[in-house]
Amino acid sequence: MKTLTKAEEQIMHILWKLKEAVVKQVVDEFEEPRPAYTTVATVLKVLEKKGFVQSKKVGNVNLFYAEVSKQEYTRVQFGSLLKNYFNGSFPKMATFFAKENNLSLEELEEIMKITEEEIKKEKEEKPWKRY
Amino acid sequence: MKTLTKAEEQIMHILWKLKEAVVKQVVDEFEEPRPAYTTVATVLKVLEKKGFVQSKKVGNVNLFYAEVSKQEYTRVQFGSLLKNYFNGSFPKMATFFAKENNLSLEELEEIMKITEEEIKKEKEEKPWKRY
DNA sequence: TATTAGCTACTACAAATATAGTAAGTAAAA
DNA sequence: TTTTACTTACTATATTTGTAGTAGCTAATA
Repeated sequence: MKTLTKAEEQIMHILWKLKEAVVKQVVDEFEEPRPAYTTVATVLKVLEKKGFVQSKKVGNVNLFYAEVSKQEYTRVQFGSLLKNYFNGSFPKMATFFAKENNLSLEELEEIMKITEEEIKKEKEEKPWKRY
Repeated sequence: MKTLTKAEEQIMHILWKLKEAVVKQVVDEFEEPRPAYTTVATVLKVLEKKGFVQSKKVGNVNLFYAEVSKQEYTRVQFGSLLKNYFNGSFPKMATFFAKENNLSLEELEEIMKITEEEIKKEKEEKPWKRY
């Protein structure tokens, strides 16, 4: 999968959030100063060519929606960060996080408890899946 | 801090690994097909202008070394991934990792034990620091 | 010492990215 | 029904990125 440029990524985040949107809606999600309508339209076109979004004509407008899910793209990003900066080791990443935030072992365990909760929660929602 | 482009990042990884290097050494770290010597030299110049590397003249050659540490840059990258893809929540990230790798809770705990080991190891090396 | 190998500085240029304008169509509002 | 508001398709342009050539210097070597 190709990777997103800055401008493209911003727009993908908006699309992921809105699920589907016409150009104007995307523009409106930007903070001032907003990019020009046509700028957004152009980037969406590019994203479509790259296969990151799809569009369908609804009346006379194009409705855009993400073709590559946030999940999928997260996987790529996460994977390359893990590989390039932590030797592919999650423990190294967790350690880094702990150091960054100046966490004690106890605090880290606390964080892990929260993680377990998250997983259990997911489990209740999708009990068929193995986490 | 500005962010690195692909080509720049590759070279930074090499510099971080070598600690310091002349252009040729950097070129030699590449797999075939290697980029041209001058390509690497140019990118190093750009990196210098951007403040990511420094160089000192040794004899008639320029010796380059990273000005921004891998640590520092990792912080930026990690931070933005966490923020943009996991709502700034490390537990969410850990959960994602667990799901990605189809880990059970027990396996995740195993990972966390390894993490604790990592931290203890660091602690022995730098006992004055609080993790 | 004439040649060769390696280095730096400077320049060049194609491709990708970021940004937006214009023309022309549709549809709603005044 | 004229005007206004949107929309799309196409085109344009500045900037950044990726890649490398050339000229000229220095040092090793034949």
